[in-house]
Amino acid sequence: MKKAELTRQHVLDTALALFRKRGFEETTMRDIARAAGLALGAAYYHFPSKDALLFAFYDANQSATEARTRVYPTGEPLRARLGRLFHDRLHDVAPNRTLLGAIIPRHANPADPVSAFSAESADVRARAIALFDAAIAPEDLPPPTRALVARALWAAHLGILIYFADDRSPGQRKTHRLVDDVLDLVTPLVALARTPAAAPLVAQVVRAASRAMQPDRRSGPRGPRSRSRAG
Amino acid sequence: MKKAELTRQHVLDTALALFRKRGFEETTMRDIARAAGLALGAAYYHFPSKDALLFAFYDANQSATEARTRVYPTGEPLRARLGRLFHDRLHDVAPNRTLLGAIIPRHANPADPVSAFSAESADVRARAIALFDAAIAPEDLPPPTRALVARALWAAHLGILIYFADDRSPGQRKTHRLVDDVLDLVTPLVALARTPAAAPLVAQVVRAASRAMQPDRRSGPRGPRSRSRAG
DNA sequence: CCTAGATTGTGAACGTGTTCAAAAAAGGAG
DNA sequence: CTCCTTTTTTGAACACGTTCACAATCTAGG
Repeated sequence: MKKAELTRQHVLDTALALFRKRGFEETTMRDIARAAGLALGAAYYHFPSKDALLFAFYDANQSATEARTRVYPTGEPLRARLGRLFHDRLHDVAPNRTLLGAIIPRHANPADPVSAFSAESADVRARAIALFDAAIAPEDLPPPTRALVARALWAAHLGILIYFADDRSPGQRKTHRLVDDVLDLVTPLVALARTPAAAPLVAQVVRAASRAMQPDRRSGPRGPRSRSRAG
Repeated sequence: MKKAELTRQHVLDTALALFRKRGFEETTMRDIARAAGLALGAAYYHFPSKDALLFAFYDANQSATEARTRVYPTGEPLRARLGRLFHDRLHDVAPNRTLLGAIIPRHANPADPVSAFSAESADVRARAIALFDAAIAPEDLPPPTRALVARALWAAHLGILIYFADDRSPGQRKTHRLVDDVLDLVTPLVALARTPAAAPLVAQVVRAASRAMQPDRRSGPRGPRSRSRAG
């Protein structure tokens, strides 16, 4: 089992290097195998598909962002916490920014295994959401609201990444600016949302959102539960 | 020139029928050619790529939505106008809902010719935005705000379509419910945004948005303008 | 009708991601 | 070491989207 692990890592490193240099679509599985000093089939022995290489990168990159210790100093304001999180995330992604063009589009297709909404990426997604959840934890929101806000932040972060992928301004400063603009706009709303006057509106939002995120209802809710395949 | 037009339409019809029945990825260009009674190369004579077939559909579908007369009765409230527009759009798309899974993901990649952000689809996009612009026209917003709101609605509509594509609830009622929920939440904000108290906030939003949508600034803004390729 | 030129159609061939039967290498038990 | 099993590697082969040199068909002009 030692040999495989080593080769696997070597293939992945080779692939990512080529992806970064030439782009995802432009890099051939045959290129990767050749560059790694292997036959085509060997590459497929370690990675079931070209997408799997992309997914492995996605996963590793997520781990990198997680590696930053996400312990927020007590008293650090929400705006600062979110700012740090978003900007750091951009910096982590930056070296592989061109790869985003290959990954992002697939996020929109729930049937795609690479998608941000697919079952296959459920754990990576959960970990990503957890990062945002940690950032808002000190706010002590009621659990449903908190879960909702964390998801919303994660979704916003996906949008930011789409923008980032195509941002050709030097240093992608436009994206960083956008992050600051959005946070400056949204963060004050959190304080506002906690006033009693806003309570009904907040409730309305939470209700609508949880409705939308609920899985499809079965036609017959009564009767004994039977495990059936979700075709 | 008559023959070609006829064959072209025949190929397109055949292709769309197959796409609807079997899905986009699952349908082969060879399938299409065979079903249309042509050789493979002939299909490529009329459509430069498989994507071109998708794009032709995209365009035709947009025209279908436009065909509904978008003359809003005077006095019809904003909420009703938008509701009609969104729900009607969903109904127009519904017969080809499965095709969305093929189109939507590519919308996120600006480098993709099919993308909603690409130069190639600029006119279709402009026409789509115009639909939303017409719906908010009676509100008499200041032009920059109006343009922004129209674009925002269009973007929201893209998001709704993503949700729609994966909505397996009967009749996709979940998506229709989501549309209503979102409109119920957002429409009142428009009225709110027009109060003098909200003016600074609105200005802030408009400023941030136009910054984000501005094309990349050249490094040297001075000196004579020279047309240079945007590599 | 004929024929030159344009238009439209043909199908083999290319490069791609992926699969697979079989070969090679590695391990373990005797 | 030898034999057997498991792991790893190989490269030919498949179906796909796409290209292209060529063939068939159509259209004018004589």
